[in-house]
Amino acid sequence: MTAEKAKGKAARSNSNVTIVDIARLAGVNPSTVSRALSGSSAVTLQTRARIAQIAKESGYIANHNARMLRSRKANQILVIVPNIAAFSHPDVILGIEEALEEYNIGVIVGSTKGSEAREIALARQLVTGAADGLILLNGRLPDELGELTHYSRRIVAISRPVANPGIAFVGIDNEQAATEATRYLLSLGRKRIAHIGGPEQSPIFAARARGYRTAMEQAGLEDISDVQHFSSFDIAAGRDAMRSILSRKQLPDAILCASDELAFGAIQVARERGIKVPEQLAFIGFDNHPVSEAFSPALTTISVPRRRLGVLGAQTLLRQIDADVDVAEPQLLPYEFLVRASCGRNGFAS
Amino acid sequence: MTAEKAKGKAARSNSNVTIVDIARLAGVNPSTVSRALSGSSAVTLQTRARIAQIAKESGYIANHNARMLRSRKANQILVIVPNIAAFSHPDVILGIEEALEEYNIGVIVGSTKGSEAREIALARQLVTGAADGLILLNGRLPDELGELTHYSRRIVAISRPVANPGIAFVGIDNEQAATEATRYLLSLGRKRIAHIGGPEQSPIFAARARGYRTAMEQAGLEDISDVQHFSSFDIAAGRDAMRSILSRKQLPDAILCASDELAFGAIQVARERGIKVPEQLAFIGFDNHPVSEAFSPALTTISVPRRRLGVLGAQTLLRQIDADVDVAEPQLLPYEFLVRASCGRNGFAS
DNA sequence: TTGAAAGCGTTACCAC
DNA sequence: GTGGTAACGCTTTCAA
Repeated sequence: MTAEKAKGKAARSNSNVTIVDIARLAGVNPSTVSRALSGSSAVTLQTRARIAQIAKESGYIANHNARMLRSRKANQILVIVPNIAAFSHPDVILGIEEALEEYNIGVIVGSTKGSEAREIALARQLVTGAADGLILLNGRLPDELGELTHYSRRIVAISRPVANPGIAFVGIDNEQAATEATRYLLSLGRKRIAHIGGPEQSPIFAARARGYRTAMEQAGLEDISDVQHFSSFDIAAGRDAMRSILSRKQLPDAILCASDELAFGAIQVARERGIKVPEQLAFIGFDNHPVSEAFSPALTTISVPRRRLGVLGAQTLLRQIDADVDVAEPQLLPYEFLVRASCGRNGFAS
Repeated sequence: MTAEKAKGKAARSNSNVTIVDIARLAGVNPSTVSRALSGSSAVTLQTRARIAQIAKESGYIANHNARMLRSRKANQILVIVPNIAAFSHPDVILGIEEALEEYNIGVIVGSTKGSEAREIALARQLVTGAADGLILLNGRLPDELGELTHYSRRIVAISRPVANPGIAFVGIDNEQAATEATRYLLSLGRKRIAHIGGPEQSPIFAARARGYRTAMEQAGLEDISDVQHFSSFDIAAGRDAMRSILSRKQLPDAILCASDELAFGAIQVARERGIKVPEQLAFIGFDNHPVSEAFSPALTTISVPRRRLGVLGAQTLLRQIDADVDVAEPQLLPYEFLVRASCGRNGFAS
């Protein structure tokens, strides 16, 4: 009987020594062990030390699942990204991890890859209690959660806002940034400025396009402007966009790209066709891709404080959960405009 | 009393409707509901349908934690990456997710960022039962797990092997790839070939350096070869390496870089100094970075089947867990050598 | 085919 | 301060 039980115990997969074992070893009640291990001041310092000692020696590791079940919190938050392979998200995630580390809250990452099924599966993690909160980098609240309004405080959107009201948001002012970049091109004397945009359903790319248009209109140049929207914003889309632009009668003398990757692809094609960058055609990108400085020509771009967005987003989430309040106002962090070689020098037009 | 209880229930955070509620609604026992929901054929098709219906209507969602606690499996595997911001890991993760999706196994990702504490915290997820298995992309078995040999079947290393014996491995033959790349440069008539290596403690970079040396020695060119090892393998390290190379009396006529990023940095500096790439100096990178094709000049490189590595790694892990066997032999997938402009054309020396 | 009951390992509540 | 006990929501025997 005893042998069988021992065998059964050994055969079980995970951490074998439980709080009950510790209790037996220490000659106290399991609840005391629980309290001691969680550092409750209701337990003598002495007993606490003794129990900690025993726990350590016996290699005790708390069972996450049991703890989660009983205490109704997972100590984990879930980050939903559209595509983990996009270079920009990992930096944000790093920031999130950084902010949550000190609270001993783990971060789990799930990418939707555009699949709605996957989105729902991930969203359930919040509902089932596998995660205490949700950080959305995909600009979309999973339908599953749209109705469960009492979850709104457990959700924060970073970079891309979601349409639903009441969801906290942390990002940058994309419209303003695009306006500033366009104005910079204008200040260099460029007049025929095109815009290669990203997917226009995306609020982020819509804002960048808006910013561009604003600057052009204010300069009285709305006629020459040219906005393109692609279903993607990667290098291949940049190549396509450039080919399309090159097929027209009159070329632009500058292009504001909605992402650095779009710019990479566009510049590649332009150079292949013998166009001099930046002399004939200036470029500005968006996002400060790691390669943008090493690229030839080094790419002028807007640097988004991704890491800091992650930190602030995580902090906002914690604040909402702990204090059970809404952070209604969108929080916008400053971006940085990085001037590099791809725009040429001042005085182009003179 | 009843009111208080109801209030308590409402106040509880997560999914409110439980298996017991469904049971009550359906007029059956909770165990029947459990069986029905898991599709057990021991339940009448009729009852099963009815229960499914009720569950759906009431918005029932199974509590992950309770299920995990009882059934002793998490239906989740953990992927440990050194740095989620490195471009290469996400592709592998995508492959892993892809392979596990059909089994309804979730993927959680944790990055160690070189911190041992973080590594241990992540490793515990396996021990506490929060994860059923571990996929290591960091080339290192957390110390925590080194002694727990009975966990070895729940661990698979991808890309970078771990030193510990008995851990399954999936990767490519880096040594062979480096040899092939070097031979290609030799075939173009290049003779003074340098190597910019990554951190030499890393088996992956050590293998690439070895492959380079082998090719050089076999060509009788060991004297002119030049291996450098940096603590990193990013763009900044590439710049540093190139500056160091440029400070010497005699320049190489080709450089094999241990990563595309190293190549990006090195090429940038070389071009800034007026060196013609590839005419004077040819380059080969490693990993087929997304930007490598758009880079100027387009970078010759070795393409690693990252996604497929992820798929195979995940499948291997499942096989080990389900069949409880070891997959002892390292599994090597074929890489692809992509010739682009950065090496120039055949006949350089003639 | 279904019901009853016993746990999984932990924490929370109520006594003492 | 500590012990006892119930409960978290589910799965899984064992009976019926």
